[in-house]
Amino acid sequence: MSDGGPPTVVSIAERAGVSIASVSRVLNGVGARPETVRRVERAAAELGYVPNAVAQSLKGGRTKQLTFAMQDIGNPVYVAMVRQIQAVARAAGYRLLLHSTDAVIEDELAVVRSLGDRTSDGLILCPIRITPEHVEVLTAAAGPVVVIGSLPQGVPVDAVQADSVLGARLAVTHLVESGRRRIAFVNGPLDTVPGHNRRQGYLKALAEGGVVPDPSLERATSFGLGAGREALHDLLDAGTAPDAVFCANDQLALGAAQAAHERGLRIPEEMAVVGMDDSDLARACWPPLSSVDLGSEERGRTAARMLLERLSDTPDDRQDAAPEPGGPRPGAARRVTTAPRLVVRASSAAAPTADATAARGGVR
Amino acid sequence: MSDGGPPTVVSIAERAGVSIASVSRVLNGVGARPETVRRVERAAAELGYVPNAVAQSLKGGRTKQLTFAMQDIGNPVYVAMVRQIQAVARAAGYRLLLHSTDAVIEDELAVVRSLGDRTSDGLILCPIRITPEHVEVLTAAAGPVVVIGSLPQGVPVDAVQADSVLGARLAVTHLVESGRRRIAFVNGPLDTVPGHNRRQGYLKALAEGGVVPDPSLERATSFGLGAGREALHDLLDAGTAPDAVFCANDQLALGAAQAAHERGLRIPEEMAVVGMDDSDLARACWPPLSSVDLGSEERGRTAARMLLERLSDTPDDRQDAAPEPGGPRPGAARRVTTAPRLVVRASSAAAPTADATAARGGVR
DNA sequence: CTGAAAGCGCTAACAA
DNA sequence: TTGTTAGCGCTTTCAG
Repeated sequence: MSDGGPPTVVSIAERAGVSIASVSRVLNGVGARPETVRRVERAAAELGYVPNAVAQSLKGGRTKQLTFAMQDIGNPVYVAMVRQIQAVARAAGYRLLLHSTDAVIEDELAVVRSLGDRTSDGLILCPIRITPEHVEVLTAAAGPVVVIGSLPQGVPVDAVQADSVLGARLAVTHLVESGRRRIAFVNGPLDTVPGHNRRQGYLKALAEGGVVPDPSLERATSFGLGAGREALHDLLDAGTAPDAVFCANDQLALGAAQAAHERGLRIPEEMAVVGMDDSDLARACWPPLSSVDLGSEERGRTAARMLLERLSDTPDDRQDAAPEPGGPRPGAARRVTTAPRLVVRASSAAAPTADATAARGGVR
Repeated sequence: MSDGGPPTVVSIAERAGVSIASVSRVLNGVGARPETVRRVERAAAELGYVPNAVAQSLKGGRTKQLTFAMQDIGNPVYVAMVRQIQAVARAAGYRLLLHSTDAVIEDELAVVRSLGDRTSDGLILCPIRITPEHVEVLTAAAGPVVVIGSLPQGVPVDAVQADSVLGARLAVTHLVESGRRRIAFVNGPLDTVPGHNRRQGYLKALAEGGVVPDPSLERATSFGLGAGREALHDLLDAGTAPDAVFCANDQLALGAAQAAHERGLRIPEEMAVVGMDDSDLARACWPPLSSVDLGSEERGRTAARMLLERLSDTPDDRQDAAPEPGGPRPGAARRVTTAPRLVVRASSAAAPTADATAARGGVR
């Protein structure tokens, strides 16, 4: 009997009157007599056969699935990455598995470990912090991993990172050069890699521009949307009188811009605003937000490609003399850095000295 | 020999000096002698064993994976859904597979068909159009599907839909009641379900408010960001002199708001703007955008829950007298509709007759 | 309580 | 060219 569940090679073989091996061959385009091909294809079509990918995976050792793990898909930066990764993956015949870790360290580690369950062939991980455990787990990963973010030298894992020090420097230098002097900095948590680096860039640019840094102009909170608004209100309430605010990402910048609007401050005349990431938000808001493109899309694309390369480097079997299971044995770990690019828009266009004589700031 | 690849039940069995059956039992918490448990657990730990999920799936017939397919993860509405779905899925021990179909019909259909490859246990599909092929494919789906969107009565598939007719009506009624009379409508494509329905709501609200509809105030383009800006510029260039614009989603609305700003029109005094979806964008921009919450998050959550219910209804085997393979046999297809909710913010707060005497529109 | 063995659906030797 | 058969790693009878 054949029925009782979805069609399989067996049902097709019965119906076509051939062996399951012939079915498999025909289905995989291996040589067969035309007559056999015809009968198998016919039977498969009639039965509405779809190969069981799980069985194929068990046999082949590859699932044709990739995993992308980040903290929160709500952040536009990750959305941009997901898009690129998904595009690259699908073009190579891979599906994409998504993991939101909510920045819970334990979840991040679990995702790396879960490479061992062979559910996906490789992992793109976007951690916001790198702990010693991260290094440990990444080093022992059961399959190829590409990290989007900074990684210490020793770790034998590919990484694609943004140069956010330079990025922040570009933004702040731009503000200094357009005559701003009291440049506030609304940052995310300082104990994160991006938080730390962006601050370095900020300070460096101030130094280069001959502006004495004023600690009271700095705020470190979270990377979320509401934080920017609160931070700028706080800065204004504290009487720090900034004439510009540089924010560690676009979400913070939009929040800051809102606060400025609420205080009746004109952007950019009385308050210039510059964000980071150059997400869709920057283009969509008013006035359009100057921002530093840190190459989120490029990093996503590159990470996906690097991962696929690793996967094709590992032919099929893993029983040869590999010192450790999985991992990027062939060739040392690569470190790629994408170049930041400042995008100046209306939110920082005008010079502050013009003192409000400028028109409505129309752009069209 | 045991080595040559990742640890398996066999390697553990060898090391612990028991049979693979005992290993499996211990690992699954089935009864065993304390001594056996100890030895197996020790061996597993020493080997760093992680069960092969693919093999488990092949055996059990379930992958513990769910698929979510929408057109473009770049749209904030889908991001909101993904978040909810992911949360519900992970809580139930399921992983989430993501598919961007780019609104290509053929891809959408392929995703439904690919349920047959047993890669995921169920599918949440967010189609923007329903063609006869959709109906056909959905009816013959190899596993449970929940559609987010409208579905004809006959189709034996669960669906969670928004009441966008009512939603649009709420928005436009709000504009009429605040004294607007020349209410433009920037819509997406008319041959999509959302496009069609939102227009119905728009027209209905006008009729109820005693406003004669002016076809020259309508624009149907795409749902993308740039389209809204162009559409409003176009409306203004055409001399249609709208005093408000209702947009079929927030992205369009932000575009329209930009155009208004570019023309030096004050929002809301000279031009009220209302969007739809109440995405993060609405809260993030300036002035904050009035919008209709169509319950994207709720729909995502509900869809995920319904799918999980279907999955638990199907015990484990599928060889009983099911007329068709898979599909929602137990219990008829359900149709759930989420209620829309108008969120009034600054972009439509002031009355038009006040004629610009209002302050800067500060909110704080 | 434990071990031997069957089998999930598929691919790939190996023979014929 | 085709069929037979042996697994991929796991769970689950079925005996012992």
